[in-house]
Amino acid sequence: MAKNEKVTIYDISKKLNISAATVSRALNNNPKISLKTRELVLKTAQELNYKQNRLALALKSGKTNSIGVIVPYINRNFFSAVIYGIEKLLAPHGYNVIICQSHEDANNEANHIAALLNTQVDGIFMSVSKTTQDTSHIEKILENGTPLIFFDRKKDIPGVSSVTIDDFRGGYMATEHLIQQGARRVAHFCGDLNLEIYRNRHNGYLKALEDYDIPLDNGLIVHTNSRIEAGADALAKLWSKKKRPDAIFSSSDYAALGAIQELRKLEVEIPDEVGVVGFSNEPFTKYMELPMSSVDQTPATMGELAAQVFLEQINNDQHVLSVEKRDVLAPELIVRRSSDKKRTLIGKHPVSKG
Amino acid sequence: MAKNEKVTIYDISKKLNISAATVSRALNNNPKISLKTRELVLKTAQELNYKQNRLALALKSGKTNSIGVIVPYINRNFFSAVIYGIEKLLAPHGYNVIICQSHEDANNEANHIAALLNTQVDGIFMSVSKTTQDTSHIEKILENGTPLIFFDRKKDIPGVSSVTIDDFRGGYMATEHLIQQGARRVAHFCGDLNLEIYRNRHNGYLKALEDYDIPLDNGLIVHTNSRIEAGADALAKLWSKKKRPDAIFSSSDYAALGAIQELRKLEVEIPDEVGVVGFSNEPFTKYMELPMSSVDQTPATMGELAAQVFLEQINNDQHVLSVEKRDVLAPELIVRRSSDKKRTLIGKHPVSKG
DNA sequence: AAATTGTTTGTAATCGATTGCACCAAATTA
DNA sequence: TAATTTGGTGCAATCGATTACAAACAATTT
Repeated sequence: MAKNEKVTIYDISKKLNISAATVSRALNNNPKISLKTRELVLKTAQELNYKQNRLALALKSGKTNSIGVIVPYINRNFFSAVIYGIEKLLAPHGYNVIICQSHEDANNEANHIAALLNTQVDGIFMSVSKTTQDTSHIEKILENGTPLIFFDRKKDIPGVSSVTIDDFRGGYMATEHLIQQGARRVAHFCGDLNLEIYRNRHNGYLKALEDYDIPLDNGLIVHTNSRIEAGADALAKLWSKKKRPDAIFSSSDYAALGAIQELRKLEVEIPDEVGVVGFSNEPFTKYMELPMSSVDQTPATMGELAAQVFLEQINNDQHVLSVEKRDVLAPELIVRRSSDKKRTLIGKHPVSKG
Repeated sequence: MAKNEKVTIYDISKKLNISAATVSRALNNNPKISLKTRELVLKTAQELNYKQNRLALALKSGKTNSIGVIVPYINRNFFSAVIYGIEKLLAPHGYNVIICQSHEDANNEANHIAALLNTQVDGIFMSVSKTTQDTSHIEKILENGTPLIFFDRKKDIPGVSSVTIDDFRGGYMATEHLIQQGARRVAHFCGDLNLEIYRNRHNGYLKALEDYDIPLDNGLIVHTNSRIEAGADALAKLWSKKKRPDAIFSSSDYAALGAIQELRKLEVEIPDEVGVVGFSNEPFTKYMELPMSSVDQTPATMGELAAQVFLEQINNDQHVLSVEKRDVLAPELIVRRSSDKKRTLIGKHPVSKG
């Protein structure tokens, strides 16, 4: 019970007058050990409160039983939910999860990767930062022979598995919903096109307009980041034009929130005059006084799936990392008051949850 | 460059025809090594792309250069901000941060502690879960000789350092502010009294009433957890009584949000009829259409301070853990529209930020 | 030139667990 | 009874880095 009284297999072996090798084998259920010895060892191990030293094991085996997760921020509900999914699946397998935040900075990302590789994690899960252009720091993971799994925000690197949602479909559903609500001039808050997810949402938006024979007005597409202020600015820009929108599909919940705040200042009726749909289904969208429609990315599922992909990958022939998998989940459109005119007008309206 | 081509000090020693000991000393700037040898080793190490194996080092030294942080949830802004503070200070010292979520469950907490001790982290930072009564699992950390630092939510265990805010003062300031805004019937949403932080906020509330000669009405104190629904329920309960409150000090931002939503449904004017102040200054409180007053806990500072305490502790005589420190930070009252009647009435009004 | 000091390097043990190989005793077969 | 198989253990190397101690060599003093 005293401090630092670390019990090793040698302590057990001395007490029982057998070799440490035998103790090790007994503890690992090696079949070549007699039942009596095994039981004796197990009993003694319990008595002495033996705990396997993971460092020694790690040094010997090269496996640390810990994995790294790199996300832009941990306090975005989306990312924390993914992390939860990963933890949930991996904890029962004895993995420790090391979480790193890039703060959307490619340099931080590179530093974290270096630290994780140095720690010799057994795998890395990541959602790349917005500022990441060059991917050489990411490729170091592969050069190191460490399994890598992208989730949500990925880069196209051959041999790397990824779990994402169908952002194209998400963008399409959101836009279609607004059109079905009667909108004819749907604006789009477009995220950084450097990231695939925003490109796909944007393309979904374009396709929906096309399918519903709505002419594209490039003036309705505003490039923003996902901050509240950016959304407010974007709305101001749209409002300063002669031809204003009658709906907004924002690729970010935060930007959508900024727009809603601005619209209310301008005393514009939501959703009657302008319908709004965000993306991510952050909890606040539900709790707003005017609850916001959004596209849910099923982050917990994404995390669990990513963890599964990892487990499959390391259970395969150790070094055949070429088992590239690309899971694409279906997004869910959650319709709330910011875009639902059912009380006021219009016939057919789709999904309604949350 | 190829996979798994791990370079060790032996590779360097072979290439230079010197012993591994010399290489090790050269790399560690041991003064007993000649300049030429040192430079040669350093140069060769670079050429071969040598990376120190942290596992071997950890096994030898018993230090893993990683620390564990246990929080109830990572997606509460307060906790993620503390974590950021810890990371910021510790990363330059080469520490990896392993983050665990207890989900307010004492069992999870115990499991995470066991896992962290097994990983042989160099220290543990924790904010205890609401359901934690028995502290025997926490004391295991001390028995293990591992430094432990509480932040925000602590248990009174001798020899354990802690960094908290002055919750009493926070509760006092919030209540005083409401009184100065003209309130005479201040309700209190009281958190789980099992936790010191909620007891202190509660006591601060009581003291402010006393100091301002406002009679205590126990009917105005409602016990809630920190969920939105709980706040809504609490308000409904208060509203069903004959004597309703004219202000609410909630020990949780989430419960305060629930109350505000309910008040708006009832078409009660905020802050004119009922002023509301929350606690934590979660970001949403600022972005609400009716921005909420709250008490800021300066979480980033808290994290940095906790990290500093840790560094001091391990730099002291290794095993004198008795350097117990108790840092108490000052909370900040952030006044926003949910409680600020300055437009409408009343004279003196205090701090106003955010 | 011999003795002394000081600088630089090597040898080998250590941290704790795992595992290929060798070995011995008991059980089986010839 | 001798030869062979089998089950159960021990020996010793290994993972990579650190470090007391010893040894070798150079520089200095007498």
